[in-house]
Amino acid sequence: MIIDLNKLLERHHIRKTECRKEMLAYFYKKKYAISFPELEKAMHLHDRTSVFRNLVYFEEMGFLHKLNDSEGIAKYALCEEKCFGHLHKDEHIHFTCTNCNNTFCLKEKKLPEIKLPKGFFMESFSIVAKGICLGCSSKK
Amino acid sequence: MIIDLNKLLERHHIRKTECRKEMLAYFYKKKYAISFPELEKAMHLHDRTSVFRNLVYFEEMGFLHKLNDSEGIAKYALCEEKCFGHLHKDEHIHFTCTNCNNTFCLKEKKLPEIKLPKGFFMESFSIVAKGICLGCSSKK
DNA sequence: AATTTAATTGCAACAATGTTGCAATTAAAA
DNA sequence: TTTTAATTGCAACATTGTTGCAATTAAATT
Repeated sequence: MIIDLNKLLERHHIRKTECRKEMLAYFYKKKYAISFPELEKAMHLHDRTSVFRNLVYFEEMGFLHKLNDSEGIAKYALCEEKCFGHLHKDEHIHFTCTNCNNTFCLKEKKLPEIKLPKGFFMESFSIVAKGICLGCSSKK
Repeated sequence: MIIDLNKLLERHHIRKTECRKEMLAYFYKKKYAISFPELEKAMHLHDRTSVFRNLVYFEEMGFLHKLNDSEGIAKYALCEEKCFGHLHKDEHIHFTCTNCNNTFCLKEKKLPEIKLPKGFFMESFSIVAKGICLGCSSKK
């Protein structure tokens, strides 16, 4: 799958800076959710402040969603098509692999129904599982 | 419900220091999960390092379990009876209230069954919901 | 009750993560 | 090419989490 990052930025009227293009390219290349420290190291040519601000900006624009992996580490992952603006529709389980330490969005499965006790009113919820991922379990 | 903290510490052969007694008393008083910053401020007579080390220690001893609230903030909550050592059996939903910002353990409800795609093997999972809690919804 | 000893504390120092203000730079509109 | 508004990089800082170590203290031992 080849995605034209220039088009993506243009469509949303976002300035195509080197920093942003590099960041998005990194997200499209990796198949897992990226932590700030990892991205910071990968974007060595750019200041960590700019990288961080763009993460937040991309999240607001609906390109990325923020999540916490099973260890509570904040990570960002590419959103699904149906997300726009801050109206995220990333309704899937996140899965952290205890072997490779990567966190994946499991879009294949529907979320279960969650029931709360009387008096509690739910706006949203998240599920983070941990264990061994497909990549690690298929390696001998 | 009155819990004899001295007995609790004795039973586990843990030294009854002022710091630890204050910390546990705070946990028994509050009905929600406590963040490190909150506890640090409440334990103003003791050094933050000691408070933090005891949090980790209590977690290892099976008194407290660590969780991340819906905003990813690390919090600690009292464990259920059946937890001992690091073999935590806190199988319940956590709920963060967007009004009072507190996080509760919802022990009343069973956890749903979680299904993963082929190739993913689950060791554990957590569910964090957010919305309005019982306390806030019952106030007009 | 005094002594011993091993656990615990407080302090200092630090690492990692997240955030702000602002002047200089740059993308893209005019 | 010029203008201008967004973006960047820098410095500085706040918060959260962590380590080493000497001083202190709980409780076991005499």
